[in-house]
Amino acid sequence: MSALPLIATRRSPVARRLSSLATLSPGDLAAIEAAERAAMPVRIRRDLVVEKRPITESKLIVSGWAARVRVLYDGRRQFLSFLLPGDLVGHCAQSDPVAVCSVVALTDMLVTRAPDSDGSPGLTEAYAVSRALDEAYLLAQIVRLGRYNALERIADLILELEERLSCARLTTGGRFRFPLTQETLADALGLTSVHTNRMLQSLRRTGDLILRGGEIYLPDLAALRARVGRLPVVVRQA
Amino acid sequence: MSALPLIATRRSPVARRLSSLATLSPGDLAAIEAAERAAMPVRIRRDLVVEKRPITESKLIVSGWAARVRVLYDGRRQFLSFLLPGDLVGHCAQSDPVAVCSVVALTDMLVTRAPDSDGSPGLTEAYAVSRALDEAYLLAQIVRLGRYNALERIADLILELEERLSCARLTTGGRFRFPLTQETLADALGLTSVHTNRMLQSLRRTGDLILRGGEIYLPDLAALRARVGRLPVVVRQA
DNA sequence: CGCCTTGTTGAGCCCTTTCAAAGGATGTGG
DNA sequence: CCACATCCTTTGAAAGGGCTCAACAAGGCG
Repeated sequence: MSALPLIATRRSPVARRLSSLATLSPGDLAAIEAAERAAMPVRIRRDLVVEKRPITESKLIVSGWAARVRVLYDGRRQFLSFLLPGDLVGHCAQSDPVAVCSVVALTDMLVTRAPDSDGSPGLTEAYAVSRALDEAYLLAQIVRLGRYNALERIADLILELEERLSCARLTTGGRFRFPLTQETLADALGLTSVHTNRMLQSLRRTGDLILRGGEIYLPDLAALRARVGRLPVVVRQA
Repeated sequence: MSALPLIATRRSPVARRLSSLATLSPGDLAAIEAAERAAMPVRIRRDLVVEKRPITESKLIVSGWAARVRVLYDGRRQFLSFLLPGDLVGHCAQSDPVAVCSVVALTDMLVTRAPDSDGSPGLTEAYAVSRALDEAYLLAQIVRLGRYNALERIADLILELEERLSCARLTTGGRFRFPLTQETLADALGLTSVHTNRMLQSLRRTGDLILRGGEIYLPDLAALRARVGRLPVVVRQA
C-alpha cells in the first residue's frame, strides 16, 4: 500500500480508462489487474460475438481493436462502432439477451471476462458510464453517416478515436497506433474504399493528418476539431 | 379482479407495449395506469429533453411521437431515432447523467413520469428490454444510413415503425397513423426533403405504399420486407 | 521469391443535391 | 364562409459528390 503512487504509474490502459469513468477503489483495481492476468488471446478476424446468438458474459478488452458489425444479405457490410482497450463487450441488463450484432477482432487481441461489479459502487458506476459512452458514440456515428460528407466523416471519426484512446493514455500528442485498413474505415463510414483513399490523401495533402506505418499523427488537433465542428463527447456532469 | 379479461381488452397502447417486453404483474399494470392518468401534455415542436442538460427523471410516452435529434453548428439536423407510445425517454443507470441529444415532440403528446421499477421484477425487465430495443434500433439506423440507398432507407424505416407500433397495437393490417412530414423523414434518413419526396412517389407508383391524410397503408408487408432484406429486430431468446 | 492483402489511380456514370418556384392543405381571423 | 398566412408537397433543370470498374503498384509474409 505504501507503493500506491508507483503502482499508479504502472497502471494498464484498461485500468486507466476505467478509472477515468468513475472513482475506483483499490479493490476494484486489483480485480481489474487479476482479470487482465487471466486474459485470453483472440486472433484477428475472429468473432468475439455472433449476431443472434445468446450473450453469455460481459467481456473486457485488454488490448487490440474490435468492431461491432452487421453484414447484409447481399454482402454489404457496415461497422457500427469500434471497440478499444478498456471497452466492454456484451454488457447487458436484461435476462436471456441475444446479440443484436456480431463483434469481430480487427487486430490480434487480449480479452478477458469483465470483473463482477456486484458490491462495487465504483465498477457499477464505471460500467454504467461506459454504456452511456457507447450510446453517445453510436449517436455520433449516426450524425456522421447522416449529415457529414466524406471528408468530415473521416476527420471526425479519427478525432473520436483519438479522444477515446486518450482516456486509456494510448495517445501521445495526437499520435497513436492506427490498425485499420482503408476498407475497414470505408465500411465504418458508409463509403467505398476507393473514395476513402482519395479523401485520406486530401487530408494528407493539407497537412491535417500524417499516416505512416500503422500510426496516425494529427499535428493540429484543435484546428481539425474546429474544421468539422467537433465537440468532445460528454455524458456526465463535471 | 374478476373483471381482468375485460380490463385486458381495455389496455392502453403503453400497457400493451410494456406487456410485450416482459411479464407484468397486476401491480405493474396498475402503476402504469396511474402514471397514464397523471400524464402531462407536450405541444408539438417543444423539447422534452435538451442536449447537455442534466437528466432528472425517466419519462414514458403515453401518446404522440417524438424524436431524438442533434443539430449541427451550421444548421444541419439529424434525427437519431423516433420515440413512440410506450417508449422510455432518458432512462439511465449512471449518476449525474447529462443528455447526449435533445428530444423534440413531433406531434402533440402526452408524457408521464415512468413508474418506479424498484421492487418490480416485471418493470425492471421491461425497462431493460426497452433499452436493448432502443440500442438495436440505433444500430439499424446506422446500417440504413451507411449502406442503404434512398429507396431502401425509406422502406426500411417505415417497416420498422410499423413493427414498433404493432407492439402497442397501434396498427391494423399494415395501416397506421403517420404524422411525419417529408422534411422530418429526410432529416432522419440523411436525405433532402426533395429526394425523399421523389422516392416516396416512386414507392407509391409501384404500389408498395399508400400515404394519404396522415395515414400509411402498406398493402404487402412481406413483399416489402423481402425487397429490402428486412428481418424483425430481436433482442431476447424466444 | 512469389503470393496475397492493401493502397493508388483514371475515367465515366449515376444517385442525390441544390436552387427555385409553383401548387395544395390546413388553420385562423375577420 | 371567404381571405390570407403558413406549412407542406411537388416539379424541373443542372451540378456535384461519391460510386463502379478496372488495372496497377506496393507492401507484408511464409
